[in-house]
Amino acid sequence: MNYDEAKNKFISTWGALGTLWGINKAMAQIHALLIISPEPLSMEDIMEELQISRGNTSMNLRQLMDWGIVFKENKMGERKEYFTSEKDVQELARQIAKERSRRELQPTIKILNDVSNIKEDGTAKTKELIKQTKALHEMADTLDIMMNKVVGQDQNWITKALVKLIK
Amino acid sequence: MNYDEAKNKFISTWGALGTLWGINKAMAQIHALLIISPEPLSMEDIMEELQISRGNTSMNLRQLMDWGIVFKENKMGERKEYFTSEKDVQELARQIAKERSRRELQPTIKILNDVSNIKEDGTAKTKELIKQTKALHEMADTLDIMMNKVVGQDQNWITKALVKLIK
DNA sequence: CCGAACTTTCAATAAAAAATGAAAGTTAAA
DNA sequence: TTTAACTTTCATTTTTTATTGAAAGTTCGG
Repeated sequence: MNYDEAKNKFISTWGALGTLWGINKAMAQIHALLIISPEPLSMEDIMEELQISRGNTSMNLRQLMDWGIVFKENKMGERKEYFTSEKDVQELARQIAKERSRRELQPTIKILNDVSNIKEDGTAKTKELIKQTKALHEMADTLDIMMNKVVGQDQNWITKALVKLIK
Repeated sequence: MNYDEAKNKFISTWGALGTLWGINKAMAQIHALLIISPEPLSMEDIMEELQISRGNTSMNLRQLMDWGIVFKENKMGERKEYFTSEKDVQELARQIAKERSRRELQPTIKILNDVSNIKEDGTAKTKELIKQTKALHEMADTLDIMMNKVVGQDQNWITKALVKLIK
């Protein structure tokens, strides 16, 4: 496998994985491209490399910036904007975990809490609803803590220690 | 909030969350319905409750069974099939983690490994590709181990201890 | 076997999501 | 200012994904 084959394989794999996890392909591929690019890339560069339109590129770059994993850069004397990815994989994971927690997990936890606090009326179905939403609430809480605290702890020593321990 | 409101809120929240994580809405909602149902439900029950077609119900039930989190049950003397969800939330998490690892993470790890082993040719772009895919490989490995071993360890004592430790 | 009760499949359709590209918007140098 | 270089927006189109429902398949009691 030569460089170009490897690059394309990486980009398309990343795109496919993203899709499975609810991230659109273009967004995942732009990110893949930036993370392996030693130099910041312009919008033109990205459009050409991935064969996608200007609008698509612009919107997905914005989303990646909203996620806090891609940044604008300016080259001196140039009007054009350039983009880079967060290059530290630990930090990348930390940021993604943080955002998914904030956007998805925390709102869900709130609702699970509301639902699990309805008035017990003695029926089996109400009992089951309360019991299961309580259990899910607890699980989501644990997950939330792990995502926010464990991933990307400084140098990620906890994870490393843990993995060693249980491997 | 009364029982029906709470139930509907739970089901629609679960469906929406599923969608964000690449799971189709019907599948997530069927699962939500089953996990709070004290009794096994028939296909008719599910179709009616969620207002979805027979085919849709059938296909998504199959997928849930493939994931190992929904089971067929027979009531004695009845021809019809009934369905239940895994009710233990720990076990549910364990099973989902195991499947996502098997289906998505492990294939990705393999590809990251292939890509990161291309021949170093001294160029900056090749260096960066190798460096970053190696880092992602390592991260994915860690994640894979955590998903397979930590989540759902018996009684999940490691998670509990860990959460206590870092909370 | 037969037929009724039930489930699965799959071509067709509908719905949702992503992508396009041209017009509108922005910015900064002259 | 003006204008050229560049970016963003968004109505429209395309693509992808999910859903339907009827026909085909299966299973079991008699």
